[in-house]
Amino acid sequence: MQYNDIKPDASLYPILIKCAGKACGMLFHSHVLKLGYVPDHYVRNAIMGMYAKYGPVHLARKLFDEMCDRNVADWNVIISGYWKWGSEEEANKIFHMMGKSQRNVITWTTMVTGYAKSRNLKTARMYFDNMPERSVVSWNAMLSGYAQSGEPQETIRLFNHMLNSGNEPDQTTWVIVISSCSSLADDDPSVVDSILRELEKVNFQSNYFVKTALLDLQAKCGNLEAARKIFDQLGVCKNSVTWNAMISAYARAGDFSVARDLFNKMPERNTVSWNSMISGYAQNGESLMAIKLFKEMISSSKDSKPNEVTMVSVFSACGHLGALDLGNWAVSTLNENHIKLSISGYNSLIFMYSRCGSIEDATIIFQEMETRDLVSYNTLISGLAAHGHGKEGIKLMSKMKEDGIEPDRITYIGVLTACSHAGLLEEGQKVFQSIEVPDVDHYACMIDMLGRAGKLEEAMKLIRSMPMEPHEGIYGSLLNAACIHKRVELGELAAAKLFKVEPHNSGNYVLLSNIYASAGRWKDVDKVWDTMRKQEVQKTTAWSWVEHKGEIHKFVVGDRSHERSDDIYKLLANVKVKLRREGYVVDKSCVRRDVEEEEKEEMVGIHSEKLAICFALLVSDIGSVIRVGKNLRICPDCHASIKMISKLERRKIIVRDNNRFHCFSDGLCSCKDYW
DNA sequence: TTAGGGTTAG
Repeated sequence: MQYNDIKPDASLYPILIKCAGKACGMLFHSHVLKLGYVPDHYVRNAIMGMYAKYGPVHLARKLFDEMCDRNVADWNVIISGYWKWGSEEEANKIFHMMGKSQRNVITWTTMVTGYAKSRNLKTARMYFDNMPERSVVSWNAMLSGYAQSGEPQETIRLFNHMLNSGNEPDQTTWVIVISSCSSLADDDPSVVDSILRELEKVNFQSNYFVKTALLDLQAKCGNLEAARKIFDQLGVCKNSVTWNAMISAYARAGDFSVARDLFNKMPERNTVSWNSMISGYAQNGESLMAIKLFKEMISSSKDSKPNEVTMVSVFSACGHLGALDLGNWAVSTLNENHIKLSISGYNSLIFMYSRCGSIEDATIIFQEMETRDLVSYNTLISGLAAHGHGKEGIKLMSKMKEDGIEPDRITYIGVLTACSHAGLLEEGQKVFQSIEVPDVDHYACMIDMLGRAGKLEEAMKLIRSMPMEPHEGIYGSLLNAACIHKRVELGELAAAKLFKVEPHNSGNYVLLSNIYASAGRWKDVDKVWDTMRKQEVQKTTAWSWVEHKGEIHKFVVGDRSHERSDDIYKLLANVKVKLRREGYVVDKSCVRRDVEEEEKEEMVGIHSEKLAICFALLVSDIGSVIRVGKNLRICPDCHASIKMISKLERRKIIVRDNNRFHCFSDGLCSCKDYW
């Protein structure tokens, strides 16, 4: 017998077509046409399924239209095909062409899945509720719809309904439910407990999907050990998702040595692995490490391309550093990699630009966005606040209301801060009165605002009228105000409260000591420093930095490790001579009152920010803008703002450090007594 | 024969 004489049985083709890809599927189609197998129900359905899955869907429809004896599977395949190729209208038409009695549970589930995947949850739920009968797949389709649309509460509610109506969840159900619980772990730990109890009740064989979801849930509830136990028990049955879940758990918790170890060991890293590490660094204040790893990712990893999630972490890190050159470089990397941004991506850009001192660029990004959310408004309002643009902050809040977005507590904190920094007391008070239920942070903003304006009695009155217990933010603002306005008794009151709640915060001791120093009460200054020593309060080792040509140069107090250290110290000496000649009074340091400035610096070392500024002066060209420091605030003493910088025509440097923001031109700060 | 499936990064 010749090979050509063998005629495969028609029943083979549905299996062959199902297993084949598109190209082979089309070849089998031509076979069955030649062999005359098309009238066979199963063969026909398989070919239709192939075109519905791989396209073009109109060929599936052609076969469908040519049928004169369609069964329910044929209808279901064509509906599913239309959903797959995004034709909701056609899917809907076919569904309604079917007779009511023709539809089965699969037909209904296909409609539920289609609507759920296109995020039309209302319609999905309508179909789900109208189903004559439901299978576990129908429940999963609806549950997954809620979960994927970020509605974990609704997912859990439906899941409880599922259990109460006597339906048995399968492994898929558990994966959906457990992962929804993970996103509720912070807000509602009781839900997590009840779901875990429910899972224990059923004698259930979990597969590795369920186990990975459980691992993630335990990690997000803060049970790293429990998560690690699941990870270890999975042995070789781990995939990259399991590894990533474990790495991100350690990275989120700031345990970088273990996270990095797993990251290095994992068999195959992907974009999520890199993102887990980078976002872990970025969220735990390790901005430089985040950027370093990002550079490694783009230079070494061919398979793991950065995506929007990567960029959100990188922009955030650049923002926290205030490193505009790095930020601009990150934006160019974004463009080179053709990464499209969603609203949250744009929001992170607004954050980055405003934290890097460029509120203009932040505003441009905001204006260019097609759609904005609450976070977009809040980020720009906070940026405007930090830059002292009070009126613009208030205006933007009005605009968001016009756009149908209601302000939340963060919006009000932003606007109140904006008013406070811009000295808009009256406007700020109006905003405060408009808040329905102000919380303790809103009160803190008001205390700050009144305090800066010198209305300390009013501030005290407001504290006494508060419906809740004042927290450290309230007394911190009061202490700050007492320091600005040299009010010893109020400073003592605020400091006493703060020493109780945060006895190891060195900043409070320093402020109180400064208040005493400004009143010439040197004995009290010494007392404060004694208390600090007795309480073993460590002054936080601050470091300052300068971003120059994409490199970060770090300095700590008395630093002599920098390669240009000699030049820096020489320049510092020259600046001081220059300042003295111009009659500036130097340093208000309270270390000791009976020694000269040079001696004090000998004792404690030159402040890190002075070293950073001198380095910036050394390397900057005329007209360049160099950014130094870590916190973007308006200098409380000189109220320097970005606007002043644009007025300076010669060498311009913006300096941010120790919560201050100073403008320098040829070595002179607009805040006279800085040096 | 036809439906889903699903875990990790912001």
